[in-house]
Amino acid sequence: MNITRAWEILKDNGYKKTDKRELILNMFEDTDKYLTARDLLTVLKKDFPGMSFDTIYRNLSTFVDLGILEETELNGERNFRMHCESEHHHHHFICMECGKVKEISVCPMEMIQEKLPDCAIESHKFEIYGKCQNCVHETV
Amino acid sequence: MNITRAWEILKDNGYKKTDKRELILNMFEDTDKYLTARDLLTVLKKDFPGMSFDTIYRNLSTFVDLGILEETELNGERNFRMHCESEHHHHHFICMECGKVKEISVCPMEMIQEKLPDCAIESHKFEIYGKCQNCVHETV
DNA sequence: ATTGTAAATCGTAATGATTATGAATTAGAA
DNA sequence: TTCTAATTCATAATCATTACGATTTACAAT
Repeated sequence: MNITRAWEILKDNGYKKTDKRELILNMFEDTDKYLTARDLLTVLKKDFPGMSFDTIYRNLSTFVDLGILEETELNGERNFRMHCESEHHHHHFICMECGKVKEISVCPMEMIQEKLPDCAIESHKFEIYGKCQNCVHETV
Repeated sequence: MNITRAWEILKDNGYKKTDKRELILNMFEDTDKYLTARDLLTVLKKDFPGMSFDTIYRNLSTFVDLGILEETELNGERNFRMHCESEHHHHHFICMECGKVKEISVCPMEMIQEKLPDCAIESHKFEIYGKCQNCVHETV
């Protein structure tokens, strides 16, 4: 997902273009990591001291609802990142050191459905945590 | 994991036998669902009005540390259940209706490691959510 | 059985993330 | 330029979790 597409979606759904939304979206464009509301607040407060909790949280939820961002829960906190472009279903490897994310195309769900013949599977979470190439070589 | 084994582990690690711990463990013995701290508190407060937050949370953490309970995060809350007996690695299907849990022996991690040759995989979360046999037939 | 002491509990307060509210401001259309 | 709904600001409320000091309790040693 790129910024241009994000604004299209917002406009199509009747959302206005504001400088706060622009700041938030820019932070996600610049990185492929998951960010928390606190991450955003800490950075954006420097340039925009008036930035409030409400603005961050409300917009993050809006962006997720519109499919601009995707979220996952890590250590009890909501984490956000740009929604992946890939049209095919996939999962993520998340580096716990630097926060970078890699797409993994393997998904075990076909195998799983036949193991649970009478269950209605509604969703699943499959995430792998560890250290990426760069971080695994660092001397901590 | 049964209660007897749980007490053994506690004793071996120098923890005392208290009526509060007994109440908590009994609640887990009676069910195969994940329970939150609030679930425990709500039930136990009836018979034991003095039961405090601290007691519940501290003991839950102790039990997890000792491998008596296992936990996962659902909807931003810590959920606990008896640690599975199964000695082999497995994952869970969790019914979002009644909370029951099924073991799933399939694990896709062997496939995954070769897709991430230079990464140090430290852990993974693979959970499937939906409705179990019983709940899928209920008219909501 | 009694006592001593570390562990556990109680009652409550603090913390941290998230959500909600009401007044003031602003984007964008008329 | 003006109007109005959307957005933001500032702050408070909520919810889960963790922490603290005083009191109580389990249990081992006497």
